[in-house]
Amino acid sequence: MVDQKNPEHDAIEALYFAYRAFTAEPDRILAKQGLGRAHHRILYFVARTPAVTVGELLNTLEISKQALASPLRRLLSDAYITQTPDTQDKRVRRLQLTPKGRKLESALSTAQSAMLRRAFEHVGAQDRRAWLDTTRALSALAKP
Amino acid sequence: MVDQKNPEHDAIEALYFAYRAFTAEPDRILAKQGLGRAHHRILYFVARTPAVTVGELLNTLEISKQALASPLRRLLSDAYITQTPDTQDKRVRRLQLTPKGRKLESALSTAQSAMLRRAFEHVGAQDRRAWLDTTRALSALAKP
DNA sequence: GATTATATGTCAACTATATTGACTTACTGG
DNA sequence: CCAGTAAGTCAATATAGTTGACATATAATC
Repeated sequence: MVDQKNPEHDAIEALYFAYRAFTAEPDRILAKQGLGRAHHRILYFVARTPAVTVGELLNTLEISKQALASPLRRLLSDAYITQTPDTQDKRVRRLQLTPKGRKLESALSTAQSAMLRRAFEHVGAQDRRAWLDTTRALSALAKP
Repeated sequence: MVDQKNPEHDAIEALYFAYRAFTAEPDRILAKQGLGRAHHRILYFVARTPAVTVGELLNTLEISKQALASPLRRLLSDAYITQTPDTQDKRVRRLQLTPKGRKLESALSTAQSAMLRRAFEHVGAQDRRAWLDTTRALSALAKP
C-alpha cells in the first residue's frame, strides 16, 4: 500500500475487507437454498423484530416495496416466513419466521457470530465495547 | 429489538448499518458522474496501488474479468484512469489515476475519512487501535 | 354513507452488477 | 515454432435494485 497521507485509509480498507469477509459465509449458506443477500436481510429483521409489518421492514431496509416484493414472495412460498393480518388493522400484514425460517436464520447468525467471536478473541472486554461503540457511531452518521 | 440470546447480535446489526452509512455518501458523489460502487472500488485500489496491473486488480477485487471490463472501460474512456503497457512485459497493462481520477478518488476517500473521524471522536487512541485491530481480524477470516 | 387516506400487492420497463462459457489478440519464453 | 499468459470481448443469464402506474382492501373522516 502506498499514498498513506490520510490516516483513515487503513480503516477504510479494513472495513471494506471486513464486510466482504463477514458476508461471504452467509452467502455460501444461502446459495445452497438458491437464496441471496436480499433474503438474508429480510430473515434477519423478521427474526429480530417478531410480528414486524411489511411497512416497518421497508423503512428499516430503505428499499422500495417492489424491491422487497420478489424476495419476500419467495420466502413466503418456500415457507420460511408466514404472513398474518393484524387483528386491529386488517390492512397490515405481520411477518413471523416459521421453524424452517428460524433454522436458516439461526445458521446465518451463528456463522457471523462465530466470525465476530474469533475477531474479538485477542482483544479485551474494553476493546470489544470500543469496537461496538465506534461501529454504532458510524451507523448513526447516516444522512436523513 | 428482541431475541437477544446471542451476545453478538448487536455487533452483527451495527456492522450492517455502519457499512450502509459508510457507502451512502460515496454513492451520492459517484451518482453525480453517473458512476457506481464498482467504479469506486477500482478507483480506490488504483489510488492505493499505483501502477497496479489488471490481473492484480482482479485478484484484489475477487471478481471476474468480465465484471471488471465494463466499469474499467468507462473509467478509461472518461479519463479517470490511464493504461500503459509494462516496459518489461508488454502484455501487462499498468493502471494510473489521471488528475481527474485523483480528484474524484480524493473526494470519495475524504467523505469516508470524515465519517471515521467523527465516529472515532469520542473514543481514545487505545480504542481506535482496538477498532482497527478487530476490523482487520475480521477481514483476515475470509475463507481461502 | 361517501370520500379520502393508508397498507399492501403487482405489472412493466429499465439499470447496475455480477456470473459462466467461448473465443481472440498480443506477447513471452522455452 | 509453440505453449502459456495477460488482457479484451461477445453472449446469455441471474439478481437486485429503481421509478411509474395502477389495483385492492381496509380504515378513518367529513
